[in-house]
Amino acid sequence: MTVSAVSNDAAREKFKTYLGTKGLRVTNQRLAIFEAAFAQTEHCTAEELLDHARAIDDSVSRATVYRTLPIMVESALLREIDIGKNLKYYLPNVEGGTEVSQVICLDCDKIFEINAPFLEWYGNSVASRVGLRPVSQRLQVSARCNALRDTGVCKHRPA
Amino acid sequence: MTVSAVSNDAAREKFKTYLGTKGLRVTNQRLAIFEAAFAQTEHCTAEELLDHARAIDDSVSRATVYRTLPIMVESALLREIDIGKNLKYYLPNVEGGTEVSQVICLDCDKIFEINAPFLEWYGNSVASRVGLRPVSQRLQVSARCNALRDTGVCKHRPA
DNA sequence: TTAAATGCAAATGGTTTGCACGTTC
DNA sequence: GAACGTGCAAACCATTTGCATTTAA
Repeated sequence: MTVSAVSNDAAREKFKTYLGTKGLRVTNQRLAIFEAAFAQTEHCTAEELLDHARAIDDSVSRATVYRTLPIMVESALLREIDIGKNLKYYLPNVEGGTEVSQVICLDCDKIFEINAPFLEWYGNSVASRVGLRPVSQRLQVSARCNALRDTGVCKHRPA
Repeated sequence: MTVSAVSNDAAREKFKTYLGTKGLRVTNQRLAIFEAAFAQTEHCTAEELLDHARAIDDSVSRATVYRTLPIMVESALLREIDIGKNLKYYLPNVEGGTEVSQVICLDCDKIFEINAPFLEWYGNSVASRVGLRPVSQRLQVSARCNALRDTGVCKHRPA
């Protein structure tokens, strides 16, 4: 608890600094969205962040969420994850965000983050072969739950 | 030319057989969509396939394209590629479709297909660690064009 | 014959945008 | 008080769907 609070403080300062640097303003709405995002432990959607941000400051609108999330992604505070559904997921970007892969459970929609330190190397190696320089890479495995198949129950799936 | 014609013939038979197996009908529209898809050399969208299919049979509708593409994907005739834009790309599935990665040029939107034989192994290794069994995997590198940066021109990008 | 397929147009749903009003420096 | 930010509602846009009609088997 204390640790994450400290870490959030640092991130909040980073956010404010980033806004200042870009000539953007520190508003209550942006701070509420920040708090909502950094209170999450799971990947969450813009809509979920809207709900949580409104619990903090009920003046936050959907539009402002959608306008603020890209800023937080650009500042490397959040990572944006697209798993090929018609929506995007967000999560606090703790470290080495480009060297992570996702395992996506098709049964319960849970997203597991997995270290994949070779990703950066792979991107460089493969992009240079076609005359490009890598900007980002993603590695995602879609999978099904063994427990659900065998026992009919998955601890990640709501009953 | 002859080779690809032969190969398309085989694919077309496979398509018809698949339809028959599933109790689905072989219609002119579905065949036109098949021809359109297998005439492509690049990744293309549903809308582009609609245009090309209409050039073959002008009775093909958008709805039928969107209904037919999933069938062709399920029958492993086409691969569906989602690069995190709000649309999907399709291309004929020649072989080993699950062991391929994409390098996506952010400057010209060209998609390069790259062999990545370790992908299947990686999926198994990582999914089993969280109690899942892999269904599919994707590895994508987004990159920028060196030629465009250095010379202002990219052979893939229309002038 | 009859279940399946089609075209059309309307609906969907996450995201974006135009605009008038607020807020900030 | 000029510029930036905001909420609202409408717009967007790839895709999906309901329904009346057509068609393959």
